[in-house]
Amino acid sequence: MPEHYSQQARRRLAADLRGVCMRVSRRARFENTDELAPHQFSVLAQLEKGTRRPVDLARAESVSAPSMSRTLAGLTGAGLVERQDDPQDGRSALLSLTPQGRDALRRVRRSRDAWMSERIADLPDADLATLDAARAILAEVVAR
Amino acid sequence: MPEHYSQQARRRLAADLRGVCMRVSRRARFENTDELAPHQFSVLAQLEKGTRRPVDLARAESVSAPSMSRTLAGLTGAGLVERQDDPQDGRSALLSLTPQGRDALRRVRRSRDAWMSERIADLPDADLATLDAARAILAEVVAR
DNA sequence: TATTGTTATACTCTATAACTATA
DNA sequence: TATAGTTATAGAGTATAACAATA
Repeated sequence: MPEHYSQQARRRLAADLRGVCMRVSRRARFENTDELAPHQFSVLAQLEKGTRRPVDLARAESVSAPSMSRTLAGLTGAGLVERQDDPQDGRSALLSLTPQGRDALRRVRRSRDAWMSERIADLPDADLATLDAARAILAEVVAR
Repeated sequence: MPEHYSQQARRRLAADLRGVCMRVSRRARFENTDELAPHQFSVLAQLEKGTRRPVDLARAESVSAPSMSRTLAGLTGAGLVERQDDPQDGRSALLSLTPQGRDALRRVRRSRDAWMSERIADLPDADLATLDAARAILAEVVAR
């Protein structure tokens, strides 16, 4: 590990770090693919933060309003999401997670976490400390 | 950072680490989405390793033979992939990257890397060293 | 007049089934 | 008989355009 990172070394580190994160992500995402489709998982994760309107969800997920409309129809039909009238705006609606929706989210996450846990199970404490520190740095960096 | 990681601490670390990797991946993937669709990018990345038959690509990408057939038709039509007869097997074909295919891969990667570079640009050398060490550990861990 | 949401329609990626050609 | 690949067809997710209802 160099003591000082040149511009070029930073670029190489960025590329390698991105690559390994994407490989981790790809592998983890392959766990429990039957439970929820990716776009469904994303919407449920948004609703976990609190009640949202369809237009909010469409913007947060970068999809069109009609696409979100269909996705929400599927999720409410499956009993994972609940729909209420918006008391503030007669055109709109408020979506929220049902207990089944929460359970589905939890099951998918548990599968992905189990995969990651197995990966790091045999690492020495020193490596875990390094990963722990990196996790904190990355969390800051991605939050920007 | 704890000196010893309990079973529970390992599970929590695994979950948090997975989460941050998936966030990094998600953000990086959003760069340059117009250049190549995800399934196209994946196939080009496979072909970067060398010439492949359609059946090999379908297996590697976990898609059906007809799906790969369509994807390859699109890529050859766009001039990103080249098709040759397989001298070993008259039923099959050999696909390889064209220079344009290589360029497309490079452009997408460059966009993603640029995003990551910007994220870590202002970090002190100590943080970069931590990320560097974590990158090496994760690369080992994912390769298994 | 702008915003929210849905319906109508079409395009793409995915799949399975059926078919041709070769091993 | 099994394998490689394509074509036919259908289902799901996405989009834009057009529409209804409300702000």
